[in-house]
Amino acid sequence: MPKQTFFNLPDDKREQIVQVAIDEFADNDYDHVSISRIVARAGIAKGSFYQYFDDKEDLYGYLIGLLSEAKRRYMSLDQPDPTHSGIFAYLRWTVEAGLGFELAFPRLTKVGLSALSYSGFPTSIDAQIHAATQGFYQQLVETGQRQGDIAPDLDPKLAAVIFEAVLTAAGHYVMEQVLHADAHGSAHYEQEHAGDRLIMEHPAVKELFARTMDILEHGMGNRAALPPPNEKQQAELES
Amino acid sequence: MPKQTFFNLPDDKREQIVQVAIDEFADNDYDHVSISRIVARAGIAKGSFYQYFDDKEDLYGYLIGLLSEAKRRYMSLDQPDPTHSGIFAYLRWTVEAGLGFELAFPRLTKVGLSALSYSGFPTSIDAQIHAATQGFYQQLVETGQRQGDIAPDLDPKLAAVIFEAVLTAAGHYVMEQVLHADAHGSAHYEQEHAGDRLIMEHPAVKELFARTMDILEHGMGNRAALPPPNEKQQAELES
DNA sequence: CTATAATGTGACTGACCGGTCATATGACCG
DNA sequence: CGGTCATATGACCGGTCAGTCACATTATAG
Repeated sequence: MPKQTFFNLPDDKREQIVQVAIDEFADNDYDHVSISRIVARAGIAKGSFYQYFDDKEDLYGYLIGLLSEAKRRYMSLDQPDPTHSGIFAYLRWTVEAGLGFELAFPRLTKVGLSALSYSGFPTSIDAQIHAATQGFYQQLVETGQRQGDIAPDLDPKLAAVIFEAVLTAAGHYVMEQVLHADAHGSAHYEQEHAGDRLIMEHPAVKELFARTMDILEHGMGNRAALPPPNEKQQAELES
Repeated sequence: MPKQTFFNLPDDKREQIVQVAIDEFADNDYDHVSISRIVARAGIAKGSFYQYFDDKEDLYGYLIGLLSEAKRRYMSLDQPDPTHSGIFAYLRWTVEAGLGFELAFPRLTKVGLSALSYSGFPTSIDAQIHAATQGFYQQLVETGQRQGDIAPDLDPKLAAVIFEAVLTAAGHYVMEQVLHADAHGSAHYEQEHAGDRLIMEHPAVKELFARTMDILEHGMGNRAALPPPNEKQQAELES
């Protein structure tokens, strides 16, 4: 936790420091983040930094806290019920919301990503996050199996791995496409991007996601509950 | 390229240096690889290192060369023809061979992986490898579409992204499982692991891969060429 | 105005880094 | 023996880093 001194700072100075720190952590992995650079860019003395934070890890933890709180708030809007709308619709919403957050807070998101890349940490924040994500998907798969959305004989762990891989990859793919048509402006901390979920309405993006969900649904879906090929056709094909 | 001096070294000393370097690059990303540590662990003087190599990048390039040559040789064995055996069988072979290599040379493989994680390089080796991998999968998808193995209306780029994501993730998943039942011994450079493709014969691994390929095949396969639900059933379902 | 507490400051410490260089060693040759 | 040449060595250089500390400045209170 930052020291009280930090929170006593005038708002603009405090926010300036946070913004500079976010930029630094977004552009460098943990070990390459330089406190010297941060204080230089923020226009404060090195000693002042250590009046505000215990050390580098303290600052980092604070930023991660900002990130997770912002994401928690963002993701809790309009959250649908997976048992009502079906597992794949819920999944689509989750990915869309995650992408929306990334578009609204790209720098803050990158702070979290560069955290994942390297970790000289207690029991590795990386592993914790990964385990949590896996748990989330696995639970989703099990729910889907109970509801008959997903093939019941599918190993939930494998399914979770595949879900995470595909959705993450598709998300990155979309972000890449979107960012190439972007002005590259450095986003401002806590700036409001209320309308940013709109890119999801772009036809190409919709199509892309629809196709991805389609692949997952046909690949993992409960074929017993879907129209099966009847015996006559099967016989014809085998002849 | 290492200097001639390096190749004039007695074999055991040279191999000792290579082994230490592989371990160092396997355990740290490029910027955290310490020449000081390498020379200490290899029992040579700092100055001697610079008699053998121009600089850190020279050593790294040499290791990458060893890796790619070893992998090229390993992957060129028993390579099946994608046009004969069908795209998905070919894909299964590719993943199996890649996994076999990783099991035979785990430390060397990690050298390549930590290369991917960070790169302060010319035009980023990372990006080059990624582009090459994507190209490989994309070409495979296009071939599959021409052969009727893959749905013709599927965007090959998206399909390539998904292939890479799923197969990489499934590979890591298997490696994780396998390594947990392993003695953790540090492998010796260029040691022969001729029988290592055998783990692919383990029933659980076979099942896992079969299921993964099944998901991809059903998700991306050419449904027009597969037994489609007939109109009667379709109508029944819609009622 | 003075006493006290809070905050700001940047030179400094000690550690590690990649890379250099003057010097030492030892093998081979005449 | 002397001369030459490849190789070995580790102290050293300039740099960056996280973190400290003695001191300066400012705010607050009596």
